[in-house]
Amino acid sequence: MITIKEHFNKYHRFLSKLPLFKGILEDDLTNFFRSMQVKQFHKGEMVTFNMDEHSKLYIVYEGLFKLTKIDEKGDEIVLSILDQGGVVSPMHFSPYYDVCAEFIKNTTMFYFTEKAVNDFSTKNHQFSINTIKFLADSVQTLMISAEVLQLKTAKEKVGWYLVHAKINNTFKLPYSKSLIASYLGMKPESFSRALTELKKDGVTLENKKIVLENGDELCKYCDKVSGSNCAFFQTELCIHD
Amino acid sequence: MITIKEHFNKYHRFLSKLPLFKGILEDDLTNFFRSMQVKQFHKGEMVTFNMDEHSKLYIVYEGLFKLTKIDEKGDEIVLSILDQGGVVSPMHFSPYYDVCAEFIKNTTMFYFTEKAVNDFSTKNHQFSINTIKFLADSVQTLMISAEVLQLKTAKEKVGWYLVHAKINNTFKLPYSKSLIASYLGMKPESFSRALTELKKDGVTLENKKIVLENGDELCKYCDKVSGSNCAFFQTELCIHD
DNA sequence: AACAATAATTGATCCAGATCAAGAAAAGAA
DNA sequence: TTCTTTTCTTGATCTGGATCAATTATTGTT
Repeated sequence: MITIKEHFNKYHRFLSKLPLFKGILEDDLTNFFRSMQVKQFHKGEMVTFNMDEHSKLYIVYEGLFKLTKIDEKGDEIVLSILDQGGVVSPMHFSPYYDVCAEFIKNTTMFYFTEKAVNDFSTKNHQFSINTIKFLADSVQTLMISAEVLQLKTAKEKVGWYLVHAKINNTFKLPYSKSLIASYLGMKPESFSRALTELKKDGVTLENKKIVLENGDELCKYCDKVSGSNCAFFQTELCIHD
Repeated sequence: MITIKEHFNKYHRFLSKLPLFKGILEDDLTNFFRSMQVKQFHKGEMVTFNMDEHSKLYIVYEGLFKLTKIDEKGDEIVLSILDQGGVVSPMHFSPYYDVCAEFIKNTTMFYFTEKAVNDFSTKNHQFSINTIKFLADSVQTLMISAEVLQLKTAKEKVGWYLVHAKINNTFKLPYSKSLIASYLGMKPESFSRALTELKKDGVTLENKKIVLENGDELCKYCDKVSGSNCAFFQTELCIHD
């Protein structure tokens, strides 16, 4: 039997490793984490993050879901895919803005109320800095997404995603193909066809593992920001100068 | 002859009215504004906001330009259109991320160095709050853009932009049609054709002024966030409940 | 007022990716 | 294992907006 305290310690260790809480004193964190609440969501569930009820800051402890916008026709765009460590902060949005969370796996989230977050921010400047960093990263990610979604062809989109996965997830596709396709703003059929195109260039998927003939086949799809995490960044093997 | 001091006072008055500096004591602002620097850009100029030189916070005093990303093929996406009061903060981005600023009019910008901004943020919590608000608004705007650009048809995009202009700019198109077209991710030809479609529904443009037959022709294109600034928001005349 | 230069419109054609449909493969469940 | 359900692939067809090309408006300049 695991006690509540043991649970709390486990959660605490998990949270304190997140970028949002980096560089903050143990004691300050412990205090803030006391206000933490837990919520479970089930696979298949769809929740609207509107302001009335969700003016909070959410952190994913485990699970998987996508943040989407759905229009009248039923078409959807995927704003982001969130799993362990992911952060959503509806508290920062307009009271009239809402997004839809579609849960792909059973998901456990921690949340803090707007008041608790703002109070902590007032008392702890490092937390304000981390919040600014988190939001700035979101801005940058959204700008890069806009670029990828609007400017790239189907093949380039998939190539871009694969090189991403190669660099950050060690050659493994983290999600199902259809989920990635929807994230890239394309249909599963087009994703599949793009993969056959890439196969001709020496890029194969073997059970979600990316297999390359020479090793540099995906480099041309790499953007500099995610590229900066690559082992070969700015060496003679890298396309980025 | 206008003295430097008079200039500074004029600039100071302008800056202190911006949301970014709301709720901050006069004295604190005066002190921070001392570190302000001014830079002019010319119509037609193109500048890459890369980190090496532009790790700063920029504020538009007057002029007009667009922030874009351009790919190898020469295709571009417009990330945002900036005029008086607009803020760009390359200092918050990754050192490997760069955007291109294309100046449409001669433009005067103020800027603060990353260090000055961070120091001010440390000393003044309200400025941190305002920075968080600014970035959160950027996130939300980008999410709404993503939705509009990916989900809407050409006609809907133009309708959405017009209803925007109707609510915020009192029935006036703020920029040229081609600029708006590129912001909406479409070609001027498609923009023009979308306008002819809208004309059939009673929406006419007379020298950049939006003229409506009944008055509610654009309501169906309205999103709730910009809709909340409409005079009829949540009355029986509004589609939003 | 006359003349660029730039912006906007209109028509004809094209194409990448969506849609529709059917089957194959993989993942879960019993 | 077998059966069911979901995911993925492949082929045929369709379509909205892009592209190309030619005028026509508008704006700014001398």
